Amino acid sequence: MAKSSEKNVQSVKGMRDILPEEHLLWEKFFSNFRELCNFYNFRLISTPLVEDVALFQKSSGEGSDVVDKEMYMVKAKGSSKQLALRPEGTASVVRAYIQHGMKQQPHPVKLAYYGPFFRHDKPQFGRYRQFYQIGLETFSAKNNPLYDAQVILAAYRFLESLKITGVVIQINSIGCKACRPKYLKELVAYYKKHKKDICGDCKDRLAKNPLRLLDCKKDKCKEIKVGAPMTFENLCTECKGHFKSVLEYLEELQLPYNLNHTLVRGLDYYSKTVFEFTLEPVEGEESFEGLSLGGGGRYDYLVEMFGGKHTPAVGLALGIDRVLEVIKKRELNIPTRPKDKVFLIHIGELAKRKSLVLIEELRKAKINVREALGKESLGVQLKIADKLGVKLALIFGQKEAFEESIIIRNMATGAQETVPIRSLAKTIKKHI
RNA sequence: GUGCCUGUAGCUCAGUGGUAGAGCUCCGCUCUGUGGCAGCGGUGGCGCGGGUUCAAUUCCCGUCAGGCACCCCA
Repeated sequence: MAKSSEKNVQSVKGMRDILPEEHLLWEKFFSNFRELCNFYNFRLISTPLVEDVALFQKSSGEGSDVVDKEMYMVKAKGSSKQLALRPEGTASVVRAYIQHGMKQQPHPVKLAYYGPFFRHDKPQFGRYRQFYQIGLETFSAKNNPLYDAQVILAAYRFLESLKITGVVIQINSIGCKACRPKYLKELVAYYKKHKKDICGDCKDRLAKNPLRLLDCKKDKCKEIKVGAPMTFENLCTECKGHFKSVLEYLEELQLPYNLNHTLVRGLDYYSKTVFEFTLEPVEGEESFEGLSLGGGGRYDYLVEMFGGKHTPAVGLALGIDRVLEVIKKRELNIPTRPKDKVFLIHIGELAKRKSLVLIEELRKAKINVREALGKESLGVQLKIADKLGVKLALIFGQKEAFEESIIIRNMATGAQETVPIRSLAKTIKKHI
């Protein structure tokens, strides 16, 4: 379609079309995901794209950009309720867990989801305003570190199934209700001493979200960071034990992790374990540095925050768009449309009229037939058949239509045989 | 949200202050019952809006979209 003849005929910023060729890759992605869910016993759940805005404000917390600045708001007709396009999945899954009384189900309750999410961010590589995630969540009676390891394992295996190599699990613990406030106090106190030396952004972070201070990439802030109190040293005994145990599981599973003391997460509801999936730089490859394929962590307080019974949980999300970008850039076994094997060529009105019925007959025999019924010339149709790379061309002309026969042509050798239409399906199957 | 760069055909890209071309693709013909090759022809475009100018695709401004960095995150 011409771009200029009409105004505004384009997708809006940060949102794109997924074209047929790319859909093959998405299909593969989803089939691997379903297989994974099946194997690790995560059951699929779908929640609405639109939720009460309070859901996200409460869970993700004020001070997070995702909720404060990037949420798409939706006007609800005839109601004062503020709605939002979901910016992430965990809050909705927790809401559904409570709403449908899943606490009555045998635990752990393991749920999986996929679908689009919305954040009004500035688009960049692997960053869209409508983006797609898959997610895994595990609700359990106790905050067993085994489940932390298991969601990480599942996600890692999933990336492995897509042939993505060099995945490293960045992992940290940010403590619990008991130890985090104390740690934050120390952190803030430390940074206050250096306030005049840190960047403007960090001054903001100091007030709003001190954990993120550890994330700053500015050189002068990095220097200061070296002396900052680290999360790990300030964990309470329980958190320390939990974290140690998670790491032991990862080692047992031989998963490559990197103890990253500065890893913190953008959403407020996390406690204890937090992690992200990143890629090791590869020689000769455009770096995916800083690109997180996914992340997650433990959120032991979220269920009770929404009025449910205290239920520890751990979960993660992977960015589908990002994973697929990596696959495309690395040119990893990108699926192509399976080659069609049979092409029907018609000549003349009678044959054309009978063609649709003939194709239906073959469909019943599970034979996929392609055609170009809009064309008339035999030569052109053969050319198309050739371009499609089919194995057999069926030539159906005036004479054949009248005699209820058809010519089967082997496209590679040019050998032809005439068979009665009655036995066509059988003969085709012999050839392919 | 901030800064820098980019925008010519479906795709990859030339080019110019006097309204544009190539390769590939697509469609047709040579070839109306036999494809791969080749030849010929055709469709189709200066992102949008405004300004400067006799004249703007070209210069300027705005806008939209894309890319990169920051920010943030998946």
